[in-house]
This record gives sequence, structure tokens and C-alpha cells, in this order.
Amino acid sequence: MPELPEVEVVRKDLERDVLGKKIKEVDVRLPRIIRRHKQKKEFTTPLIGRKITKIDRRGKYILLWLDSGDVLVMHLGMSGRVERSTGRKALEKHTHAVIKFQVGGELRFVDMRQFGELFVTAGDQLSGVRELQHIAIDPLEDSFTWQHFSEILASRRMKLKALLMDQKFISGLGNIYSDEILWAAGLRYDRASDSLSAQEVRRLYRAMQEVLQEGVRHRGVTLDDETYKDLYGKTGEMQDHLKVYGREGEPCRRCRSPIERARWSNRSTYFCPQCQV
DNA sequence: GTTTAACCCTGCACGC
DNA sequence: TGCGTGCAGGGTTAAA
Repeated sequence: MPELPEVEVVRKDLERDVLGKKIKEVDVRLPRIIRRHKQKKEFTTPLIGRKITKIDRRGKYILLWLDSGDVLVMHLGMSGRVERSTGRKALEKHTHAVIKFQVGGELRFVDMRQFGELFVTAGDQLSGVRELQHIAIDPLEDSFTWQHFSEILASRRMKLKALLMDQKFISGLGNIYSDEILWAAGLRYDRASDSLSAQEVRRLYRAMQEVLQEGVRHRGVTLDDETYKDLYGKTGEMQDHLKVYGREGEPCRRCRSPIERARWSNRSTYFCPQCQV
């Protein structure tokens, strides 16, 4: 399930591997994957013959800047993957787009559930893209201070988890990492965001930094459905370090109480009823 | 302002 | 064996 750490791992891999490469050919196999373009050409023409000059991330979006000033934007949705290939290997099932380079193989966009998306836009119009406009501050950015975080929490009266997952307030967190962060901070998912003491805010802030960095260090979470793998098809290792997600009924690693699962907003939330308050 | 549910999609596990 | 159902979930949107 690609969230901030998984997307960051992919971004780093791309930076190391495809920076400076020139695009020779683009093959869109499933039009749905470029759904905001009316025609394939609108997507492929700006890419062909262009060099990749920079690779950024905004929340869960990956931005590949081109030497023309255009940007190729990728969102992995919930099962999207970018795969590096020499081009000799047969296309895997659910390969929806292939970007071939002049030299050095190709990138394949594989996405079983088709929630992922690719599009191209002019760099100076990036801020006009609806989904990117509201992307809030990245929790791993230096400017994301605990004071700033404290203001965000106090400005609303939402359930903590809903606020953590809302990309308008903080970008990059999804269902897995928000559960892990809340457990690490010892806070319940349904606490009102404006009810936290200064100490609790700092604890939550620290937990967020630590859990996300740990996620990147362990190269992301790959669950049984294998929806996430890195550029080279390797699974992550963070799933072995999860404290609550997917552990319903198993003992809490802090206090041994059984982990509970709540159904909330059509998603599962895992938490320890004893040590998260 | 906040919460909830539905939608998009495929594969898989389950019960009958 | 095979069919129907529910679940997984990121993000948006509409309705409550």
C-alpha cells in the first residue's frame, strides 16, 4: 500500500536510476491510467524526446520534471508500482504504460486495481492541478515543525486519524502509517484533534517522524497481496516491524493487551485499547 | 464544519 | 466446482 515511505523509496530509486535519461517511446496500454487526458497523444507527445531533469515528491505524488519544463506526474493509487526493466522480460499482467528510454531500458507502470494515474502538465501550471493544489506540508520537510503541527491540530475538531489522513492538513499518510503513528504516540484514533495537551502533540509529532523514517529505512510495507514493490521488484521489510496494523487479537507489543480492530469510515483501524488513550 | 458512504477496480477468501 | 458476496483501500464527491 503505497504511502509516504513507499513513494519516497520509489522516488529515491528513480532519482538514482532514470535521472538524465531521454524518453524514446511511450506506450499506453490502458487509457484509464491517463484518464485526465482525452487523447493518448496529449500524454505521449510532451514526453517523447525529453530528458528527465529532476524527481520530486508531493505527498503521495511523484513528479518527474522534463527538460521542456513539463512534468510527468505519477500517483500509485493503492496498488500501483513502477518497475525498471531492460525490456526483454515479458510484460507482467496489469502493465498499463511503458516508458522506453533511448538508452537503458524502460519504466513500466503496473497497477492491478487501476486507482493509480499518470498525467503530464506544464511545470508552471502544476499549482493549478486540483489534486496537487491542496497537498499540505510534508511531514518529513524541515519546515514541518511541531509548533506548526500543533496549530493544525488545534484548528479543527476532527478525529485524530481522520485529520492525519487528510492530505489537506498533512500529506502522505494513509491507513497503515496513521495507525502505527497513533500507537507509537499512545493516542486513540478517535481522540478529538483539539483535545491534545502540548506534551501529547509533541509525542505525536515525534512518533510521526520516527515511524515514517523507519518506513523509509525498511523500504516500505509489502503486505501479502504484494501490491507494493520497489523499482526492482523487491518487497519492503517494514511489514515485519508493524506494531498494530493487521495484528487484531495479537498482544500489544507494549502492554500485551489484545489489539482491537474498529471499522470506521469503511476502513479498518487497529489500536491497543489499553495503552492508547 | 465534520462525518459517512458510495464510487472507481481486481483478486481473493469465504459460505453455501 | 462454481457462484455470489464481502473485503482490501487512496482519493474524491455528495449527502447527511
